[in-house]
Amino acid sequence: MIEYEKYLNREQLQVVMEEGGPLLVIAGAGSGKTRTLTYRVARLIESGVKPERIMLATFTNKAARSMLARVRTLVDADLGRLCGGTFHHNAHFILRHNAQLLGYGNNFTIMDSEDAKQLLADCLAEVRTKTEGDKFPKGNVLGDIISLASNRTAEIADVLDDRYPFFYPFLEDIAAVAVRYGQRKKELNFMDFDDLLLNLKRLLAEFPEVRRHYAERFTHLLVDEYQDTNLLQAEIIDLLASQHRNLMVVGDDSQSIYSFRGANFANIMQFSVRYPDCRVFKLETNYRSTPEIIHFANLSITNNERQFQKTLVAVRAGGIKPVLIPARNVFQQSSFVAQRVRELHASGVPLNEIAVLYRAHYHSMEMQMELTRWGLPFEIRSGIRFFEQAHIKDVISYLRIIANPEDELAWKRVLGLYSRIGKATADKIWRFIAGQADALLSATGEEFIKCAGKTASAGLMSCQETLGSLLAAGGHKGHIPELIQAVLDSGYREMLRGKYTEAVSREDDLAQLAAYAAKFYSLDNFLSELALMTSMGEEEEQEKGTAEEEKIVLTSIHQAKGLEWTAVFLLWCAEGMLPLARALSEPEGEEEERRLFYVAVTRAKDQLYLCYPLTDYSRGMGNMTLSPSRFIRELSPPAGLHGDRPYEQWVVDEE
DNA sequence: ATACGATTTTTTTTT
DNA sequence: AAAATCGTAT
Repeated sequence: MIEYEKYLNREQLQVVMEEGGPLLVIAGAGSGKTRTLTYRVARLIESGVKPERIMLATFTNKAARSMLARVRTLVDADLGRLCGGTFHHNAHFILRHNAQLLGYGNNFTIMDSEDAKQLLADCLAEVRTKTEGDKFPKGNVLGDIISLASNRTAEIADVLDDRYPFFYPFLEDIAAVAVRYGQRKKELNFMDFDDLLLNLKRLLAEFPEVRRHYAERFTHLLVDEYQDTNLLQAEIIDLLASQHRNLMVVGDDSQSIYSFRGANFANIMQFSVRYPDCRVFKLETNYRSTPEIIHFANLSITNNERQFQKTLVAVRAGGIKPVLIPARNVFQQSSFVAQRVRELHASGVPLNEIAVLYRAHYHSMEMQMELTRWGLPFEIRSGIRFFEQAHIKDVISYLRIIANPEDELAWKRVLGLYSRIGKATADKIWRFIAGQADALLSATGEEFIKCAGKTASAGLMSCQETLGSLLAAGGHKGHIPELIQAVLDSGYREMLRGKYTEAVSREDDLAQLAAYAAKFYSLDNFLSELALMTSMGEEEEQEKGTAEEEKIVLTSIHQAKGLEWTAVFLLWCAEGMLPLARALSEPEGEEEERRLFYVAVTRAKDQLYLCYPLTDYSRGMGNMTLSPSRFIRELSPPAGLHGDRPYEQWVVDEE
């Protein structure tokens, strides 16, 4: 038996021990939210609930992995059938068994955002043949609009009205593209991220026997980061919980930072309206940060109107106040950070206990250069995801063809790699392939070489060669690392070297991919999981963490959620950058930006440095003067009162 | 008509 | 830094 009293405080213990029914837990930053959830899962299992009857929905794969790993250390049970993962992951799991009910094949392919953007662009070209007004939304914006409509279960017109009023005149065409996009996906047997949720909801809503089956199966549902769920996700959870009503949602309204993805603040604010019999708990004891940092954070968030009343209480001993550092320019900002990092390191703070946070990826450029110059090792956790890099997607596309020769998108990507084959030619070749009975077999024949005229034939020959060596390596049933090796050996390596200056590091990536892929049972299994993964599995990260030296972490604030470091540097705390100018134009934009600031601040355990450059040079605007972020200015006491500011200010020396 | 290189523009955040 | 657009050569 676990000695719960020993490891949990009173607030946490109550949540862990509470019987079923709807439960809402408002858990402040650093209040042991993850700990509480893990112990509750362990408690449920200990009191006889079978793991397969529990669903744990988390926001990231990493959160799910780490929670389940911790549960495993607490109870001795096989968690293999516990349904734990992101909403998308869990939806994927259920849809694999039921997709044919909705008119999909069970072997549907999941598109990542890159694939989706590509297909959307094709649809756009179909709908708008003549390019009149050039104000029409482009690929990713168009995708955002359509995606937002799905996630909010709203019409495109509503989304345009609310967020993109300037695109309203194009409503008809946008809707037409959306329809065409939907058709194409269906034809191709593809689902994008939104379809996973959308289709799961349809499945549960329209097929009572399916709903009954799953609602019966999951006697206990636990949802993490509830403040970041969207309407669609909330509806899915409600459907799944409809039978047993043992639903526990955990979240912190002050950390809701995903409204751009349709996250609906109202879900958590109105949970007690949807479930009038729910019991509400608050975790307000913060174990992470010094009282100075907590005071600063509390003070900041009170500027938001819409929130649950709560005040974090710090239990740690006092430390130093957060520090504001105005720097002359970007370069001084980054050299200050590097300098301070070195001092901290010298005084015994390990590098992996130091993080540099920022609002947008491109804010980290100068910092990366500076750290490189100082020889300080760092790791970037923002930017393009591993599996979305061009070279990874190229190789994956070959594998996709082998696994499913009807995969139009994969074919077109692969064909486009060869010289003298562009969009038009690839289209022609695809029509040839699609017309054949056996797509893969046809690609081995002579007709394949000739199907697009003379100019393309050299490229097609080497394509044929690569596909041939893939088949020789076992094809569909082959060992995945060998397949990847076969792609590299039959010409792709040369292609890489010709295309990129850093080809060697890209080859390393592919070697890493091969090592990772070795862990999967089958090619199909590997490929269908791929789109939902952002980084490699935890083992990989573990190995990295121990085998290599300690590293400073550079990350966007969004990705820092849930993590903590001894010292945190927050860059670009200036108007227009931390409340990001673009974000302020969104409805409720300022409050969301302030929550983002709150998340960043509460990542720090002991030391918090808020930096901003006084001047910035940008190509469009020339030299600009920046003022400190409103989130800092609003914390200053009225004029004349000094000494009571929740932060101190440093002046940086000239070099 | 197509492919490809040069030029210009544009960067929020993520499953 | 990457993508979209433009212009030129095939």
